[in-house]
Amino acid sequence: MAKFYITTAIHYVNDDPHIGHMYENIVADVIARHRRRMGDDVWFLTGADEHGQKIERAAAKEGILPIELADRVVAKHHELWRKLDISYDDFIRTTENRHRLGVLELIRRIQERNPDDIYLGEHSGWYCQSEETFVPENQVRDGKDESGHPVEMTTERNFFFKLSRYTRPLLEHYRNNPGFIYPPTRMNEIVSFVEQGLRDLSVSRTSITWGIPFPGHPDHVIYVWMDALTNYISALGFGSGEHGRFDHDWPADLQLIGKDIIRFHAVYWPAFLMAAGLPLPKKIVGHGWWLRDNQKISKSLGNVVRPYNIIDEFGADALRYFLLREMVFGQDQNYSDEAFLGRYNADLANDLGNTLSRAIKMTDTYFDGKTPPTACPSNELLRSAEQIVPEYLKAMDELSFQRALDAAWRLLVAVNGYIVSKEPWKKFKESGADESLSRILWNTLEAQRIVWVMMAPFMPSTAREALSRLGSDPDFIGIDALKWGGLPAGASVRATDAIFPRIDIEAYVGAVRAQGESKLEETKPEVQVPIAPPAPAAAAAADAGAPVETTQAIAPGAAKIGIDQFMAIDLRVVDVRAAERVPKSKKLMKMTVFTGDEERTIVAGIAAKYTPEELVGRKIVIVANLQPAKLMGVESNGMVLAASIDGEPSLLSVDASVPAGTKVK
RNA sequence: CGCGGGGUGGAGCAGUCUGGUAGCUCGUUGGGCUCAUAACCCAAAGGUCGCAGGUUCAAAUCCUGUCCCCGCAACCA
Repeated sequence: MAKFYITTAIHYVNDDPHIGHMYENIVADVIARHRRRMGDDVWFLTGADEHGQKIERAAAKEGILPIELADRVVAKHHELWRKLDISYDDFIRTTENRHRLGVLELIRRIQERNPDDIYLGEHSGWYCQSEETFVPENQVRDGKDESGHPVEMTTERNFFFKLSRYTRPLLEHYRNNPGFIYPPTRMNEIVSFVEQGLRDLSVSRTSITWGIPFPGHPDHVIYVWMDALTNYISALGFGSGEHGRFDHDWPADLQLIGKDIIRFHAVYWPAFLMAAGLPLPKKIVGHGWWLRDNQKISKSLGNVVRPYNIIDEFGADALRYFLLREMVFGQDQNYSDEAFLGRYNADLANDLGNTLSRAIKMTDTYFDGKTPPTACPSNELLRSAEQIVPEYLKAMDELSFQRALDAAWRLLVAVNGYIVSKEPWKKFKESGADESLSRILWNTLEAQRIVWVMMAPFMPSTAREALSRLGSDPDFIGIDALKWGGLPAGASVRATDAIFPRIDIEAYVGAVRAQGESKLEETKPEVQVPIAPPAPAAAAAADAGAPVETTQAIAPGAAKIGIDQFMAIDLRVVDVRAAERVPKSKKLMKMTVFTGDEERTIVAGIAAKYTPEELVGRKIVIVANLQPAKLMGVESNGMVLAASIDGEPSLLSVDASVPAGTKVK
């Protein structure tokens, strides 16, 4: 029995899990379940990343301890994974003692084996706060790193890891192990990144306290990535005394992560392991991101059906199926409720569910609720199955879930075609439940049994239910179960309600939309859903909010302000004297306005709607006493007032006769 | 020259690595069937695979150039 150790990224706990987290754990679960039933000795690890500045801040904002925040979010993770039927064997939290011991042991081994690899140094450089990492000079442009995060020149005295020393060994490893990083495009990315040469990595921080203290230097906290990555071995008991699991399971066979954190897993992590003299994981797999439905689609649906609702209303298996069927593994994919509902009806209700119903109903009627007595050793469905199952298995091995499911569906389509061509209902009328009819029905049941065995990793609980309805043992889902002939004769089938009832999409959407009106706030779409760790910018953006979003009705219970508070806002009519777009920006317009006694510059996010020509000469209303702010390097002194419809601004204006500088109230 | 993804019948996508008469799902139209969840089966219409060059006996696929779209990031003060 081959061991198979699979891990997901540990999810950052500064927010509730989203569809991206769900996808990652579902993929890992499908792989784990598949390997298990193929006979592997699987160990499946997931967990939570609880250290770091972002969590420290998020907790501080709520006025609670970081661990309290983590506890709360981790509880939600557990609940979600249970709901989604994620069959993890262990859940690691970076705040656990076993993890701390693992991290310390990793460092100890590096220090023991390569004493020069960790050294105390002073480092000045461009530090990117959102990535919590220093950025090489050649990647900094206009105060931003390659992915556009702001960087600042920072000097820190801290510990360094001699990553530079591992440039060659890493490149060599990539060369010798072409399957190390998957998919191949990611491998190319990483190779070209490492080929530029690696810089030493700062692995401690003095600016943070929420983390694991550096051994011998309690004023330093271990760098979050060195901390976090170690979870994959600390969870196996590495460093905490019980090495049995570690010796058995390490190196990992598959480490599943989002494409955004490939670098940490394919460069830093192997380098740490090399330095400590530990074996490297066999495969790092980076999956794509789920993106939110674009506005067009979400509007047509009222924008309210959320994955959480989906799970509650249609079950985890439907979502599991959808996520794996819809995404080409490795690529980004757009999530939309419309697509979900469409696929649910077309694939699950019409094909999978309905085919099951018709076959079982006939069996129930013609053969008295028992699987037919006569099996059939040679027929067209058998030939289909024997061709399709190997394709399915190959696709599963290649992580091409879309193709694997497609293969299973081809067998299902063959079953429907077979039923129509054999017309069992006609045969029954003509000659009753004879041997010929027995063979026909047995074939349709047997082919479906195989389909459901193929579905087992994807839809574990529904597959059990379906198999038992078919008269098969629900636990019979291993490699042998994929062979033709496994259906027992004379076993009881269960003709009962639809396994995937068809959704009346229009009615559903209507209902959801009606209900949605009252809780728009809760169902506000996320803009984008990267796998952990989420960019802190998202949180910041949420704070800022959109100040003039007024398309919702004003809440009746909204807090009232006093007249003095209102009067504190200095609203003025101004002339727009000049306007130009801020270069390279999408929405920003830089305007020079005349307030009656001076000209000042105002930057506003209205360039998507207005051209400079339309603006010059207009009279508009501004908040004149707003604190200046810099937007893309341009200082703005004030804010223009505009009504906003779905983010599209419509400027407030006054009659041309009103002189500039007139106060508005 | 910020990073990344993509342009394939009405819609959404696969196929591109490993060139060889263009495929899937949904939708549309016509027919069939009645066991089944208004489902299932068959057939048809519909694409010069963004554009232009090049390589080749042969290009959606390889090479070069070019246009466009989207996501991320920086900007809705």
